[in-house]
Amino acid sequence: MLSHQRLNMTTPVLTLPEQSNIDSGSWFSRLSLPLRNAILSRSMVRRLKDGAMLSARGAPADEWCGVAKGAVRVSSVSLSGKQITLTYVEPGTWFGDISLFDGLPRTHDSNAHGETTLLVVRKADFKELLAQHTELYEALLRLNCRRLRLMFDAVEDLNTRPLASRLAKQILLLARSYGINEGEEIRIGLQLAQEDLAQLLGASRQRVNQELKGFERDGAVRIEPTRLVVLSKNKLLAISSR
Amino acid sequence: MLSHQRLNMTTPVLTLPEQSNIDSGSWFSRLSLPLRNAILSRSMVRRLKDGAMLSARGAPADEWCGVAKGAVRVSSVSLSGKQITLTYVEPGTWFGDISLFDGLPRTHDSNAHGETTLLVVRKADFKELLAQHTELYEALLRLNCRRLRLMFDAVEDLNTRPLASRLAKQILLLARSYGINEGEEIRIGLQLAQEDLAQLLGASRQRVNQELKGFERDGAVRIEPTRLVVLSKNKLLAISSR
DNA sequence: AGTGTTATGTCGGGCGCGTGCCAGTGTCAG
DNA sequence: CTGACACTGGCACGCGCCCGACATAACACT
Repeated sequence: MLSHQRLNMTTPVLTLPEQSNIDSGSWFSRLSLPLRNAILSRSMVRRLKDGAMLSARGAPADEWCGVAKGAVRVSSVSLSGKQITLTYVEPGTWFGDISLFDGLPRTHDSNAHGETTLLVVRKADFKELLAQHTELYEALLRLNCRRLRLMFDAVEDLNTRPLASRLAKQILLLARSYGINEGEEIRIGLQLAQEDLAQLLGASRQRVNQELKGFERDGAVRIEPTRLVVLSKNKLLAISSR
Repeated sequence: MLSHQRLNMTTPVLTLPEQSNIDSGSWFSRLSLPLRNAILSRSMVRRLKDGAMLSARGAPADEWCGVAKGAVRVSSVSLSGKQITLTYVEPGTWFGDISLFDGLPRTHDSNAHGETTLLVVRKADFKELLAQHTELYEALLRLNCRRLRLMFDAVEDLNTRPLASRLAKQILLLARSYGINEGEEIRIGLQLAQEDLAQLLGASRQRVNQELKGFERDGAVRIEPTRLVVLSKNKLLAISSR
């Protein structure tokens, strides 16, 4: 085990842009310097190919991860076989702590989406970090409060909003997290087929396509294969609040 | 502050069954004795009439509450005016800590459901408890992990399960939380009209009624005004897993 | 060029669920 | 007793969304 860990310590380090993604994460960057260093010193780098499975729902959990590059799709398949995606974890954000903390099995499947690189902290190290840094408790609590608020929102939206509204809102979120400015336009820097979008919304691909075409007619977005370009945030905002 | 606190100490205390509800809560009962006492010594008793509003979504938060008797309905109204209920907080469980902790506004409206009595801890005291008991951080983290898992489940169910399945599952949950054994039967000890059930599921009252009648024909439940009696957990289980 | 793969675009049928409406029943106050 | 009220029961209609099927375009591999 130790040799394994030492091996990891000597894994190739993060590239500069990867390091910058980690450092500027909205949660991570608010930690104290000592804690940040403690986390980094216990984490190893792992690089994954597109689609590589990280862990499966129901599996025991042994790792806490931060995304340095790429994205991680967090999803699950229902008994009926339908795939639904909870979220795409963007660079700079950490995940996997829930199972690690409460000791219960993983809640979701997780896969690399595109070439992605992770910082990985093993369970024992995670526990030690907690033991040595009370600050981490507070920070994780804060993180979970955010997640809970997001989930509250998601449930309410599912219960009350029509698909068009939820889709517009989701696109705005994606633009915020992955948006790349190109003049007036904002390209979503995450390759998502309409099928992927549908799973993120719990809807069918056909329906999503139909709404997207509607948005395009309104001049709110432009559709390119596996890409989406936001033309007007305001129009999307208007749609999302209906 | 101190005088205020002293005042609270002299508020009429909990009745014996109320005290027992608090003591046997699955979360609270796992805390260390010193922490439990610290919480109790800083909490005041508040008794509410049926329907009394505790706080509204968007309002600043100043209190952490534990239910000693009755129940608290946690709900929200969408822009379209539709009411949806997140949950009924049962005796022995604590809520309201999210807003208290992250300083953001309340996520939901909360109302007393039936005559209910609460233990209330004010924000300043809550913060002091946190500062003095690292254990509380860990406990709250554990609590939020549970909530998150519940929310994950709720989202997945909303996305994949038909109404009948979700309704059966919800009834089983209610039976677990509020069930009163009466021979073979289990009466749900929480007065819920079908309208209330519908809001809990994000469905219409008529649909819920329709499914309930179906359950009754199957011999899974018996319907009484504002009450529900579970006749066969197994039949409900079977329905819920479809 | 030929073929398979992946993604988008569209149509028609059908079901689940919401909405509006009205009727029946039990309960409580006056 | 009587009316008001809250809750349940049931029906007709329509919309939103799913599903299956098929067509087309872009691209990769050989």
